[in-house]
Amino acid sequence: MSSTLTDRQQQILDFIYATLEKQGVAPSLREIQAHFKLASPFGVKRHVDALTAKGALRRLEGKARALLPPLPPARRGTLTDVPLFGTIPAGLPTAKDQEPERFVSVDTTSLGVRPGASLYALQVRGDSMTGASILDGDVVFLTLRAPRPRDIVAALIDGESTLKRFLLRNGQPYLGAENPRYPDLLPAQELVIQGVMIGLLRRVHP
Amino acid sequence: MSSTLTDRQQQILDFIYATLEKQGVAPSLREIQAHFKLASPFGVKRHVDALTAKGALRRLEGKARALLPPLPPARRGTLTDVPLFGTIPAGLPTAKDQEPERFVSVDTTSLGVRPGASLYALQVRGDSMTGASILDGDVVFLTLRAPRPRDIVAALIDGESTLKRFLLRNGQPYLGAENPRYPDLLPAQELVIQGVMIGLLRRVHP
DNA sequence: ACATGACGTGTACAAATGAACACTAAAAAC
DNA sequence: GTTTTTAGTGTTCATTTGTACACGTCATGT
Repeated sequence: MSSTLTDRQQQILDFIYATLEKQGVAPSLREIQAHFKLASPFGVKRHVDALTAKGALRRLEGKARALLPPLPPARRGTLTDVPLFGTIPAGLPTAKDQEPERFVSVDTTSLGVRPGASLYALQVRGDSMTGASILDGDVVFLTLRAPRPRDIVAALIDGESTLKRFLLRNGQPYLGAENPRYPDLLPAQELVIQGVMIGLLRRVHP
Repeated sequence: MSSTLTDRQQQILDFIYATLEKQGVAPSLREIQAHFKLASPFGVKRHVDALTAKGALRRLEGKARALLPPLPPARRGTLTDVPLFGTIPAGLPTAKDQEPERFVSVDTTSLGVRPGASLYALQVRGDSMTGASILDGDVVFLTLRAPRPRDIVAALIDGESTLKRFLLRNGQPYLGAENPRYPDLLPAQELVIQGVMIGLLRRVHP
């Protein structure tokens, strides 16, 4: 099945992936031909045929630029660019006047959310949630839905969004920190819940 | 710039993304035409033109199937499928699998590694690393390189891989747990370091 | 020497695909 | 009511793109 690729086949495979990466679309056979300064498209076709025969490439026959990685795309996730906000001064984070610092790309299925879900990310500052194993510098993913008890939520407090745990006591919702050095028991009715945490991404020192 | 899309334009945009998702290649104008049971490809072209004019779609003109999301691909990351090997006992050793259970898709740039790096993932079981804010159920990403002091590493102990912190004392490497209830001070020379932790992905209850 | 396979050339053809024009119809905006 | 926008039809043309065949070169192994 997947025998070894020849040098030329590897070069062509690399070029296909490089083009896919760079411009988002696979190259046509003639574009490959031009890149390798060949005089005929037929040689390219034979290489591409060899690559598909060896399982190094997948192809939708007859269709233009239909060169794909051999993994069926159903197994891959959906890469979405999640806007990362440092702090959210006011309003809902989806408002257009908020400029995200940058974007974090994550796979939605790995996070367990459907691709269409409204997602955003916050970078954690401080140590108020170390009790929940959320460290300074971690990136937390949040979505907009109603909080359930014991959810970790981002709430707007004094113009800054802070991570708290959403709790119920005698039917009254309140927010609690996960660090004993921080005050507890904030009445949740007066606060704007900006999102519910659904995931976390930590990047250890590179 | 990005004015509102009409219903029809939204339908066509959805179909383009659905096709991209499903078969990995964008549809041709005539495939869109066939899906919406139109009689002419020209109507489709005008919709696509409108979408690009409104910034909802990007296009490489003249090229076949060159419909892309409006974000330039340079800003997007590289989605790689990281093999997830069963569970890693962070604490008491349990059973270990050879075959990867499944794959986790992550963006390598978000993790701060180059796309070619050899990556694998393990799911944490147990609570021996709660001191490092690594919880039961977390997915840790590891790469193959020499460990530096204070790196968190996966080590092979009694045929099981376990998460420990790599430390130096008097020039002697040893491994320590991050939970006082677990034993410390394992001589690292006799152990095989299987990988160095470079990231963590946590998925909170959906 | 001979066969075999990887690699390339030149030309030709056909299918896939994008682009264009003139015209019509319905809904929305004015 | 009139104009504008949106949506669609039928047809035609040019370009892009995939596929095919016949032939040549070179290295490699038997």
